[in-house]
Amino acid sequence: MNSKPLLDYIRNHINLTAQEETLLLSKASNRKFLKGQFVVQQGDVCKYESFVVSGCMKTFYQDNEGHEHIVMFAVENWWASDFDSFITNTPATYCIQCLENTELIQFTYENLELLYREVPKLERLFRIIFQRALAVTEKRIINNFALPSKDRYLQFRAQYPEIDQRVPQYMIASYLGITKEFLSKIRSQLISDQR
Amino acid sequence: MNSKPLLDYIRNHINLTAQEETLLLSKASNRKFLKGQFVVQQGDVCKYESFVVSGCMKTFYQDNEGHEHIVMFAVENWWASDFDSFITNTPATYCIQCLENTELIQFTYENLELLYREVPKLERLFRIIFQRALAVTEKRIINNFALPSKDRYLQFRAQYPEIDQRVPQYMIASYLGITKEFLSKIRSQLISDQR
DNA sequence: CGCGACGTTGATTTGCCTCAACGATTGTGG
DNA sequence: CCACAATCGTTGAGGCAAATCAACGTCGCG
Repeated sequence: MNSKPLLDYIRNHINLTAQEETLLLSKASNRKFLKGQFVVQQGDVCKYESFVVSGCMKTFYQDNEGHEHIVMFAVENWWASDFDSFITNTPATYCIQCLENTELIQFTYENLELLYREVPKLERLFRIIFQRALAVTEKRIINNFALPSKDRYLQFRAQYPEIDQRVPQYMIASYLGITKEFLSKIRSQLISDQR
Repeated sequence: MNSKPLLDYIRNHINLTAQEETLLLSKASNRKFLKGQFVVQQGDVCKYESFVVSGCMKTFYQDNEGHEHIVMFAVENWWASDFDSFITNTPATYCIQCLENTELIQFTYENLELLYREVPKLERLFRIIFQRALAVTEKRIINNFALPSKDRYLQFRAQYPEIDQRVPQYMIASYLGITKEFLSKIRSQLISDQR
């Protein structure tokens, strides 16, 4: 298992002893997925909190008309899970699917709770992660209301240039809450603006 | 200071010893605000994480055209803060304003960090709070994309009936991301549907 | 080569916004 | 105790951003 990315990531936030790191890794499992495979299926219980070692995934909701709504992308050093399903052990409302071949390090609920008990600093790590994610997500709601689609797209590109390169346009449109056709029109307008 | 609501709230999530509860309260401060007063002003640093003992507040963003976009309401037993400002000690992007006379229990960053160190269980408490809030906020984004305004309003009313009663309609419209005029039209349509 | 996945472009429609005018209710000072 | 101003909600006319639908272009790949 290539655990270096995870340990580096954690070291950016908290300091673990060698024993604690060993314990952490002993409670983690490693899994590789091919492009297109599902890590979580809508309706199943989400059994893991997953750290992306390499690759890229999307978390999305499929509505009654079968339309996909992308909640988030997860690339290297991001966490992904249907948290609600994960905590409450209920069927997931989201799907998580790999957009590339992807390697994950995963934690079950039981192992994570055990780790929280043994290494309270991890509670801190995730407190910080969730706190930040909440701030970002709240801002996204406000931007969706306050900014026109064009501006949101520009902001997305500025904030996540790698993701803009890596994933198909129609998925970015979905993340922004607009149709692929409209994003295409925005882009062609941006090109003509440039002149 | 009426600390019972806070202690009850905390007891629902974790168990503190009497000493820990005493320490917690010794690091908290109590403040009362009148209807209309600002707890946080856009541009100032948000110095506190606030627990609502009684009353009601709104957190909102004011855009360049001066329009308000409501991020959340906070009634009894809710937390409110501009978390990003609070953690990073930078100017707040949101305002928090009282919609009624409101009593708060507040924690500064320094005191909260001290408490986290002394009582790691609190780290757990907030980890859980943020994790849940994140799940709710993500779902709100998806609903904004997937549901028409009418359905979002119905869902809001079902989820937060007390808030629907307590705050003016135009603020609910703002929370839902629509204009007050349009919400009014939705409501009159709902009444005629009923027949 | 031909098929599937992705992107583009145009015509039409629609959900919601803007603006403007008009109640209804509340509260407050003369 | 009334007058009058805020504050909040309603209604209607007109407009626009973005959706829908449909057709077509392009590239990579089995």
